[in-house]
Amino acid sequence: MARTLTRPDRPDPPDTVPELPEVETIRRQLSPVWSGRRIVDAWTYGTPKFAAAVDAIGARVESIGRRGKYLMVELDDDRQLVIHLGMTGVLRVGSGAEPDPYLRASWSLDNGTIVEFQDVRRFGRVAVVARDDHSSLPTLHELGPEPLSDDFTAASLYRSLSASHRAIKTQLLSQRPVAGVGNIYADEALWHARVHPAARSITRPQATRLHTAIREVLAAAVERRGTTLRDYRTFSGERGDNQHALVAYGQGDAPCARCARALRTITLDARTTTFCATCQRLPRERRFDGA
DNA sequence: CGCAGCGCCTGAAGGC
DNA sequence: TGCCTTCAGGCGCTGC
Repeated sequence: MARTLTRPDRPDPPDTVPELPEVETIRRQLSPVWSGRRIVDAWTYGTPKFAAAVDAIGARVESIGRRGKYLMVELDDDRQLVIHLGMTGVLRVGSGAEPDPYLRASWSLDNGTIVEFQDVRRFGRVAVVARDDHSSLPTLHELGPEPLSDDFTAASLYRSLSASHRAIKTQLLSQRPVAGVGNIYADEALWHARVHPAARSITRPQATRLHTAIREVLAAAVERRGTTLRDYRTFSGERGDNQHALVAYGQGDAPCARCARALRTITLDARTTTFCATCQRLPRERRFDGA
């Protein structure tokens, strides 16, 4: 059965990992359900990564924010309930229907609503921390600027990327130059900016293009409520629409939308990476021969 | 200290 | 038919 895949000769795509647009879409829908409500009870599946869910019992939720891919549930006792969805995490209103073997945590609110956290592969995580004390969550602690805020500039991106000689895409996935970019939107932004994912240095014009591309790709994906390749659903259970806008991720061997030559898929630092070898050139002095 | 490498985890799919 | 292997991937941790 063909799902939303554009390549019928390939197997189903992997689980869609919630990146910034998906988490932001969930946040917008979750916020009116949870904000203002007191957490009167909670349940957790018995592993340390989700155990902190019960620490939020008794607190009232003031608002729900987001930093990168992290949901920040602001509690009225100067603490934050931090939720990371990992790869397969889903938040939803509990239906109380069939028992779900993949339920990892749930929170009961003072109006009877139950917020459930399902995560098949348990790559997600829950933490309750003192407000803005993220020392127990290294990636959040070191998280780069929000891409759609004024803190994220072409200059800041250039500076950050120039401080390391790791591959540009690897740096983007580290969450330090900018928050919230994962494998899908990294491939998309690099394609739009015509920057080679394995380049180990970047020019100012490239950084400026990449800065613009990251913002435009993410903003457009938020408008489309995220990318649903397979499993991702919004909080209200709908699919996103951004999968139809993808030009690089998952499009290996398809013609480049800019030059019509076949896109290439490589493995870069253990991440599937699709790009156009014609449009996305390496700097001449550091040509990657792949040998 | 930076970063490469690995482990976590499970469903899907291919090989035999 | 069914068992075994491989793959996907964000992030935390270890150790060089």
